[in-house]
Amino acid sequence: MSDFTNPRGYPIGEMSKRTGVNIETIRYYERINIMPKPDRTAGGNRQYNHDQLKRLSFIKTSRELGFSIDEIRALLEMVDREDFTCGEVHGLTIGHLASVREKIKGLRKLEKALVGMAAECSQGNVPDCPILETLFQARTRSKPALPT
Amino acid sequence: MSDFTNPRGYPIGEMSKRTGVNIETIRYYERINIMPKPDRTAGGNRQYNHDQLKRLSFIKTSRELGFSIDEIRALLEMVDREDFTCGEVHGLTIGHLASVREKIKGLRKLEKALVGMAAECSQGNVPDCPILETLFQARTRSKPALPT
DNA sequence: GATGCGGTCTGTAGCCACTACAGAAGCAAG
DNA sequence: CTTGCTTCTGTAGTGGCTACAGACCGCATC
Repeated sequence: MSDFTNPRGYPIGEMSKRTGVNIETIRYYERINIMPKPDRTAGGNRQYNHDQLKRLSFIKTSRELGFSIDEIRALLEMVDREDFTCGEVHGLTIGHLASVREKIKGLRKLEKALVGMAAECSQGNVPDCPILETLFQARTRSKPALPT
Repeated sequence: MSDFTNPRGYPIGEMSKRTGVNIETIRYYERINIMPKPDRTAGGNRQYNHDQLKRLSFIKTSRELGFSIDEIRALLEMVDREDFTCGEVHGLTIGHLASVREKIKGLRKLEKALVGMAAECSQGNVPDCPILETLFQARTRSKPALPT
């Protein structure tokens, strides 16, 4: 196992190990054009350089932060054209933050509803369950049974 | 527009209006066997009965509570076989609650990270952005840049 | 009974962001 | 030269829908 601290190029597996991005996913990123087509060895295997490693890290970190591929594409385009401003990037981040907060809010409501349902349940072994009764509540005339 | 309070059967559009489930989705539920094949009119249009309306409401409510189709299938199978116990249902609910709480936890971490990044950003119009710097942080030797 | 119009039909393909193969070929060590 | 791991391309599948196309149904009106 060689060292790769100062390599001419990284094979795809090394990229995967270093970034934690699945090999198939790296190729997928190339297909959808957020990773560039790398050099190839004589035999046709991909060889990445350090910039590409950094780019992949960027994508991975952004994905972990929940940015969509399209948001990442937008960020990368700004970077690539070198004509972004910090304000633009901030805006994209704040927008994403808002959507994360929305998701949290929604999940909290779910949590509450589930807790409420579970609390009413005796957990007994009789086939008579308030949870199912709640779920079966007819939502006639399009009144939602749950707060949305 | 007729009343449908006491109908022989509901056409699919009426089911959709009453439950808030998209028509295409209702047909999809039939295809994946969580809704039964309903009666048909002479001409071949679907006609649902009241039980089926209740079942669809059940599915809709459960989906809104974040249950996966497979979890719903499990619930419905218990109901259909009439051999469930309240304890089983409770267990399924608690399991789902745990996964909702996991998701909330994860999103909170994201939220914090995003807030931290955004706070360091001057929002200026210079192309020199601490957010991008954070995202570009190389994650060499598979140390994750973010807590997982 | 013809017409019109909205509802419904089937079947297929697309969405997101991957993931999972199959079957062939590259590459490095011994 | 062989062995055994890595990588290659291409295609199909995942979940949970959604979006068509192009045809047919059903009901009201004239």
